[in-house]
Amino acid sequence: MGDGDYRLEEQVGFLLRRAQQRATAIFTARFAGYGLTPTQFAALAKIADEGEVSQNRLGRLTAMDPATMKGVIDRLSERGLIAGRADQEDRRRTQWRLTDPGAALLAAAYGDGFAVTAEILDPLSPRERATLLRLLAKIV
Amino acid sequence: MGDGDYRLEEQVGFLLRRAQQRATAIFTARFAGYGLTPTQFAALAKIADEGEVSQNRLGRLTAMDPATMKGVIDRLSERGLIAGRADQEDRRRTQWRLTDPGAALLAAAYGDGFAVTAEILDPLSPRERATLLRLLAKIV
DNA sequence: ATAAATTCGTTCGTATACAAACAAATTCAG
DNA sequence: CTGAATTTGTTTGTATACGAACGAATTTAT
Repeated sequence: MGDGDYRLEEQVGFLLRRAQQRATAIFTARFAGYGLTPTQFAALAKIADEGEVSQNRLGRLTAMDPATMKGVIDRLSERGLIAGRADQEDRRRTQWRLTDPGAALLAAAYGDGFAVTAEILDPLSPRERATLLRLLAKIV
Repeated sequence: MGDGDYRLEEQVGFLLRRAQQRATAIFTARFAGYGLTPTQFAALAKIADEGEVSQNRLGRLTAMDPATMKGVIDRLSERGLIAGRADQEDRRRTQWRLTDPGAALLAAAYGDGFAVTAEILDPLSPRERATLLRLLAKIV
């Protein structure tokens, strides 16, 4: 295969990487006051959805592998936003839930979560936004 | 803002993160034999395009900040795939170029770069592929 | 010409991201 | 029922990713 043909800027992997960089930058700016990263916010939101959830299951729900999940859980736990309890039925598991401060922080932050999505999609028309979500869901 | 409304799976940021995870996994599998990461391959490809390029400029071309670029350059340099020389006109700069082994490795790898792109886009029709690239380029 | 601003590259710290190897607990299969 | 396979969570190591602060070199503005 020749060399002059490969245009980095047109490779979908490169575009995905850049798009995610912009998405993260927008999130970081909007969430600076909360001190939450995108993955931490995702974890909080999913714990809220589930009520109580084990670490590995939370990882599957938020697309984090166990090693990554551990770090995220540790930091949220150290900040007192979540709390864990040993599972009686399966002694390997820890079940995690939001603390009251965690629930309060999440409730305050949801609106900014929507704002982040809106800002990322701002360059697109409503129709294009729906198309992008549909195509991304297809290649995931 | 209520809580039941926020569906993580539909947020573009989350979809972008998952799409990039899949893209990286496909790249990693295909490039295992080369021992190159996506960013390392991007850096090699751009150095090849430019002939000779400074570290910060390469970072701009490949969407890496200076701190990230340093690590990538160091690893490629330690492997002998690139070589740097001090710039005479601007003594802050180092100009980087491919070594012969670097150029050979890159030449061998280009085809797999195309294959990675094809595999990432495999779930889409040709028309959808073009649309996705267009929309991603818009939100970058 | 010189002070101010910018650029280049480095370093430190924090946070994903994941491969690989592991122990402990649980589930599955014959 | 019991050995094999799987699951849960941990640890280590490597590689982005980027904010922040920094010194040195260069460019800009006055």
